[in-house]
This record gives sequence, C-alpha cells and structure tokens, in this order.
Amino acid sequence: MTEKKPYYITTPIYYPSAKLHIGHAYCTTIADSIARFKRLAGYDVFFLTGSDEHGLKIQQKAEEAGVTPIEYTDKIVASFQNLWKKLNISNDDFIRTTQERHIQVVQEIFRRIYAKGDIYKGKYTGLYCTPCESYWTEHQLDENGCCPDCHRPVQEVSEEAYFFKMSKYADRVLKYIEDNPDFIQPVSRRNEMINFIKQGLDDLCISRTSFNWGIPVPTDPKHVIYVWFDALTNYLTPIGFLDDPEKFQKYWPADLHLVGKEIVRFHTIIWPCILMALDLPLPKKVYGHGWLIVDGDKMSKSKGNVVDPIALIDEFSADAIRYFLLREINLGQDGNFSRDALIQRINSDLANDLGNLLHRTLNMIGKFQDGVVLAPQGESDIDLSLRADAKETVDFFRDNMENMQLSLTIKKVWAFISRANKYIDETAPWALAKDPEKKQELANVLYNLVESLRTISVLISPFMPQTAERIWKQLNLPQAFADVQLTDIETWGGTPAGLHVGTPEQLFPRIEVEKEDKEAAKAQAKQAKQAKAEKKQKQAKQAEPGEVTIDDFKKLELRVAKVLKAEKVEKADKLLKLTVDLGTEQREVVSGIAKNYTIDDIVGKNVILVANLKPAKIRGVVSHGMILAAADNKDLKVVSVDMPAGTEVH
RNA sequence: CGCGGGGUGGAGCAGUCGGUAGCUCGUCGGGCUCAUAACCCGAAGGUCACAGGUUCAAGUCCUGUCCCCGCAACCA
Repeated sequence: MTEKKPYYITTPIYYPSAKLHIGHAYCTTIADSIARFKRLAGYDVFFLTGSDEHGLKIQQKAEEAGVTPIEYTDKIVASFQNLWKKLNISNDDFIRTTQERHIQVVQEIFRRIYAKGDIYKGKYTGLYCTPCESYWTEHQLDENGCCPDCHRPVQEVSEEAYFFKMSKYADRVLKYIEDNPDFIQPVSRRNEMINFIKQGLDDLCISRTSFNWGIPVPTDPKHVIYVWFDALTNYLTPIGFLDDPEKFQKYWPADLHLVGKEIVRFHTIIWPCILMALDLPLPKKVYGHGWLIVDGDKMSKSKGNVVDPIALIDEFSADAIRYFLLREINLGQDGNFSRDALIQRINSDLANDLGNLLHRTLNMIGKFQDGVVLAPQGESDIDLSLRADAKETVDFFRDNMENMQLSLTIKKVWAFISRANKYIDETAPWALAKDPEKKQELANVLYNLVESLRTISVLISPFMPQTAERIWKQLNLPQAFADVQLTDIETWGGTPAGLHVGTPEQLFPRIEVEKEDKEAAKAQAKQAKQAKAEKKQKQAKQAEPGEVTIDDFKKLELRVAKVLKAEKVEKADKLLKLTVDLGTEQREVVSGIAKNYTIDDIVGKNVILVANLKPAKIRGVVSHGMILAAADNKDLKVVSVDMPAGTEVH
C-alpha cells in the first residue's frame, strides 16, 4: 500500500473566558466534516482544535472567582471538550496554550527570532484604566471616552515592551498573497487583506508587563508574551515542531486553517510574518467563514441572544444541529440561525426525506421478503437511471468536498435521497408484491434501495457521523462502519445478497410544532406581507408629491439646547463633539461644524436640536441628536435663538 | 468624512466564463397507500433595490443613487 497523503487542518483555539456558543460549534463542525471527508477519501488526517488560555481577561476572571487562572481555565476547557464530545468532533489532538509542550515552543520561537534580530525592545503606548488594570483602544471606550467596564477616565501610559519586526516582512507577505490566489479564501477577504497590507504594517507588540498570566519572555521574565505570538504558534506545537521532526515534516505546512472572518487578518498577515522569521513554509490555505446571525441579529451577550449549543444538542441531537449548520449556511457568508428554521429542516429533510426513506425501505423488505435482501437480476431503465444518479452524486461529492462546498454537496446528496423516494413511487413495490410473477422485479427494487441507502450512509458520514452509522447498522451491513472508505461506494453493488436487514427504527422523529405556533407563524407571515405592501404603497405615495403632512412634521422633537462644552473629535477635521443642555438633561452630539466654528465660538450659544433623532455612532462617538444649521457649499451657520434651554420649537 | 458585505416570487437562499431566473419551505390542485399525516406529480407567484451605460445578449460587466447590516489591530 502506498503512503497516505497527509492533511493538516485546524480550527482557531478558543478563548475560555466564557462558555462556547453556537458560532464556535459552527466553525468546529465545518472543520470536523472536512477532516472526516479527508479520512474517507484516504488521507492521513491530523485535525487540531484547542484553547487559548492566557491574558489579562482570564487573570481577572479567575481573581473574581477566587481561583487561580489555571483552575479557572481547567474548568472551562473541560466544558469545551465536553461540547466537542457531544458534537462528535473527531479532533486528533487538543492543544492548550498552558501546556508545557506549548510553553517550550513559544519560548524557543521567541529565542530564535530574537537571535535573528527581528525582535527588539521598545515602548508600548496605550489608554489605560488604572482601577481595572486594562488597556483599551480608542474605539473600545464608552461614549464619554472612558473605560467601557467601570466608566472612569483612562490615561495614556506607556510601558516597556518587545516588538516583532513585522514591517520587515510586509512586502514578502503581500507577494505571497498575490502569487497564491488560493491562499486566502473567499476572495473577498483576500482583497481586503491586500488593501490592508498596502496601507503599511506596524511592528507588532508581543509582550506585556502589566499582567503576568502568560508565557514569560525567556530572557526577561517580567515580560509575558502577548496574544498572537502565543496563540498562533499553537499550530506548530502538537505536530512535533520541537520534539518530532519526522512528524513535523509530514504535517507542516498546514493544509487549512479554518477561521472566522474577523481573525483572517491575523492568520494571513501576522502568522506568515512569524513563519517567515522562522524560515518555515506558509500554510496552504486560510478560509474565513461567515458568522451566525440569530433571528436576524448579531449574537452578543448584551443582546442576550447567545445560543447555547449544549441545550440544542440535548433537545435535537448533535447530528440535527450539525446538519442544519452545514446545510443552511453558506461557508463564506453570514448565515441566519433560528429555531424555526432548524425544526423545519429536521422535519422535512431528516424525518420526511431521509428517515422515512430508510423506514419504508426496511419495512417493505420485512413485509415482502421476510427481511432478506435478495440478489438482483436484470435491470430496467428506471434501475439504470437510479444507478447513474448514484454515481453522479458520488462523483459530485468527491469533487465538491475537495473544494469545501459543503452546503452544495449536502444539497446534491439530498437530491439523491429524493430520487430514491421517487424511485419507490415509480416502481410501486407494493404492487409488485401482489403479483407472484414479479418477484424478481421486486427483489431488484428492494436491492437497489438498500444499495442506495448504503451509498447515502457513506455520503452523509462527514456531516452526520452518528446517523450514518445508525443507517449502516439498521441495514445490518457486514463491513465495519469505521473501516468504510469512499472507494466502497464508487462501484454499485456492495450490498451482499442474502443480507438480513434490521427492523426499522425512527432516525429522526418529527417535531410536532403546536398548532397555535403554526397559526401564529402564518399570521405573522401575513402581517409581514401586509406591512411590506403598505410600505411599498407608502413609498409610492411619498414619491408623488414632495410634501409632508403636519403629522409627519410633528414627529420631530425640536428643542432649544445650550452648548456647554465642545471638543474636537480626533482624526476628523469637520467634527465637533458638543455637550448640550436641554434643561432637563445633558446630551452629547457630534456635529459637522468644525470648519466654521471654533470651540470658543460655539460654546454658550443656544441652538436648535433635533432631540428624538436615532442615536448614531460617528467616528467612534455616539451622537444623540442633530444641530440645525444653514449651509451651502462654502458657508455654514448654526441656527441659534434667544430662548432658554429646553424650549420646544415648532 | 472611512472600510467591508448585502438588496433575486410570501419566507430563507443559489445563481460559476454575460446566453431560456433556479432551489427549499409555504400556498393551491392532483396521485399513491410501503412509510414518521410521511412520499410522488402539477400549478400559481419575480420589472433580479433604482437610474443610466457597454453588448447581438446583463441578475451577472461599468457608472451613479437609495436602503439594510457589520467592522475599525484579543469576539468563531
């Protein structure tokens, strides 16, 4: 036997500051399906996931909980591993950045790059909140420019830090990206990265002294190594970077880093720079998948719409969740997750199409042939067409899975499941069973159905490993499921004649949605339809005359406001941030008047404020209203009146 | 003032190199009775956000406009 081709695939290592949500499960499920496919296709797969455990946030959380950082992460990481087990994730290793093996790797990498002269000591400047002991970037600050956690003012401070000379490698990374069109996918992300590098790269700050939960800099232990230098190098540790050159040789460079779209930059710019400094080859592909949107909203703790995968798995089974995520969402784009859509997929695709196909097939074999699959003999046109479809599906599966077209592949497999259901309709085995002369024909039909299901079982195994095995076992096929390879379904006829199939068992019971729910959904749909129609009508109406009614005008809340304070908005030459008094309250507004008014000009003026304007973030500052002003191309004057603050304007 | 993504039948989405606008669900009608009220067939429903342009031909390429969503160097 020839040596198997190696395939190294990774997920990001997740940060254990909180429980994992459905988005993490999504990413890892994709990686798992690809890994399973590659194994099926005969590759020697190494599939890695893990946890990124250092940093200030963990240190603080541990302190809050009154435990040591490692006690804290041990517990959360155990929950990660529990989740992966429940989801049937087939990772070959689990890397924790707190493990000794990784600490050694990071320190050795630091030494090597330092020795090369690509790491130097400098000063890191940032905005620091002393009570919270945290650094913040400008955009993270709250609307008053204060700490987002405790809302107290921050100070600009600097600390000594080590820097990695990333700037040195910018040109080479850019060239690599341009020369290797497949390196960054999808292409939209690639263009983004090219743009980003062209703006110039800063050197990367890679150490901190303001906390100590991290890997110490080997030569200067009051520094700990910071974030990406620690995290990205995880990909080297488990494949023997330090301790097993043969293994390392085999698996590096990685074939695929699967990441979320927000960290594509780190994996396609910082990571290649580090690898270049180490004289190591770069990963072959980085794929940035989209995010899950929950019921149309971005998932976030503050919105309280974070979806817990454990609860879903307990309620619907791991395979149902895996199926939904892989089928419903297109890899490169954001996708919507909703409970209704999930239930619909389970009922129609898993229960009705797949589950019922198996059930009715086994049932007929039991009823018509005492549970025995008989040898086929001769083939009708319909049989041949089923067989051709099976072959086409297997070919499609092989080719498209290579290109990570998971959703497309699943659709194709389900088209074949539909085909098999239709085949039953066309051949009507129940009618054949009534005619003793058609025994052979019946045997053929039932054989073909079992063979179809055998094929389907293998085709769905990367996506739904448990279900695939359950089908295999219900069919009672002699081959051990764990040994099955893609080649086993490339030729038709792998089902042995004389096979005793098992009794049918529901794969996915239908989920009965309450009648009321259904009606509510219907009503909602109707309402949405109406709303849309109304909106359209309204738009049409508005388009006709350029007039508003008095009621439209009354919707505006105009009030006199006294400008108390004004300051320039950073990096914006037209904007002033104003603090205004409305009599009853004070507000912050951003106004584009800096070209025409100095701070002294505007302070003290009584202006007119649109008080019920939806707040908007402008250049990082939230603006709660708008100041009225008259303006043409060159001149601008704010409207001011001699009335006390708070007076209504109409 | 910036950057990115998006706007396609009622809902959710595909649509590759420009070449008859497709899928799933839902709705309506029919068929079947092996099956988990499941399965199969058929129908209705679209000015592909809008306006220009290129072309024999545009959902697709170009220009502009409107609307929605997200991002800004530790969120998958």
